[in-house]
Amino acid sequence: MNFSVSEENYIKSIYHLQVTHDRVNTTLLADKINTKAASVTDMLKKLQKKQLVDYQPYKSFILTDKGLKIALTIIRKHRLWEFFLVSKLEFKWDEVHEIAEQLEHINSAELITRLDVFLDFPSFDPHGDPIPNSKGKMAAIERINLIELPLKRKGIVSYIQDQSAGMLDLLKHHKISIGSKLKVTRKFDFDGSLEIKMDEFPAIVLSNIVAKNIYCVL
Amino acid sequence: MNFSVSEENYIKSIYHLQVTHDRVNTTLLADKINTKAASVTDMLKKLQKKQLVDYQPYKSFILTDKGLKIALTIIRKHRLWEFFLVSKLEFKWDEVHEIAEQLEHINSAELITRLDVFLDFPSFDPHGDPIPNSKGKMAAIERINLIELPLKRKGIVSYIQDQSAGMLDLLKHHKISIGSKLKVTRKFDFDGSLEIKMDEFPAIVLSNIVAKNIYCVL
DNA sequence: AATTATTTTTAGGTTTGTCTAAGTTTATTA
DNA sequence: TAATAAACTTAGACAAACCTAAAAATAATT
Repeated sequence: MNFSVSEENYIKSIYHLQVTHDRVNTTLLADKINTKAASVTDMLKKLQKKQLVDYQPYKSFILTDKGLKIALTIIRKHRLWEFFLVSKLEFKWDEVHEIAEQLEHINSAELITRLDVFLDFPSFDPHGDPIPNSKGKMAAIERINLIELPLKRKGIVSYIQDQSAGMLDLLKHHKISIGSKLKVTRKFDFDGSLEIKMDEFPAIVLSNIVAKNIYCVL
Repeated sequence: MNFSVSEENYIKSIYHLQVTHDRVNTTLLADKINTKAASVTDMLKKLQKKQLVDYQPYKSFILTDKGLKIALTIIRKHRLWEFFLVSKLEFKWDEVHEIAEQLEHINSAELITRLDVFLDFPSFDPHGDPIPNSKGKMAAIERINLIELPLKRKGIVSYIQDQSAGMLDLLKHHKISIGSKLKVTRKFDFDGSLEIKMDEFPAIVLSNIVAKNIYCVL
């Protein structure tokens, strides 16, 4: 079965919502994909008919197993392409999302199989998100919030939760990016801010809200 | 300006027709893209309004300079992606067209610039067609029909005109592909067939119609 | 030149995916 | 629990891209 770009975007968005929220409803999805509730209803009926989503009018909804499988292949494509763009074409990790949004809809299983081989079966994309394998399985990862990183313990930045322009700008200014090695040198209880130290750079202070959006692996 | 996939396919097809035919008309184009004359008319009006095509009802039509420029960027994308698929992902040259048909519509100038660098600025795609550079210029190439290749002169297969399944099947059987080195060992006037010899293979005879579809560089 | 055939356009309809406005259903709160 | 608010669906419209059938224009033939 083949799906339109619209259908694929809905499926993908439902997936992203249902793993972060415990109930996905019409307005939530409408907001996520910048459309109107009425359009969501239209599409839900269509996806329901194709048995991709469990949906009853006025109730929250969820992907079926079939829908889930498709969501994971789309996410696999998106993240493999992101890895390609960064590792081969030398894009920065925060420049690739838009392009990958287009590439994820290219329809060819063989292409993705070969791309995976070419990239040597990467497990994580440049944002630190796990790449589903050809069966839809993703590597688990122990990520710890910067707030919880013990003092003086070295961590490697592996994920940024809030990827808004403002946050990325701030990180850029501090020369923090995915892969940065750092340790927390002080914690200020008063406002929850942290002082961190990266090799070759002077120590800097991050506000609590910024620190909360940074995740590390040990 | 951005164009829909449909618009781009029309522009590209008009280009391919106008370089091989001296007048492009509605039915010719309709045949080429497997649609109906009425649909072509609809699209011509649309492209006319956007000043991409010179068109008057009941007359043949042609791309404007603006339309030509766009055609060349699409063809550039198509051929660069084909080169990528063959040189990096190890597809065969006759397996990449469909995928490139999709990839050519990915919209990102930066992506193509970087892809070009990554591939080291290739001049020809795996089918032997020249890749337009970022300004739309293509390398000229002296290609000689196999029929005209002098006896015992070594040629390198660089282009197959008829890329139908039947032709490709025949070439595969004879182990002939783009890049094959061969020489003509005999010409039979009676039916125009040729005997050719490739290193490590016994001599084979190609019918006139097959030979006419094979082009070589010296 | 008149007729016939071909090509092209117009008219009107379909599908996909979107929208606004209005009506229903569900949830909240006084 | 009755009234109000929020969420959701339905109804009806619109644009893009396609279609078929019929009309109009052009080309080919007798």
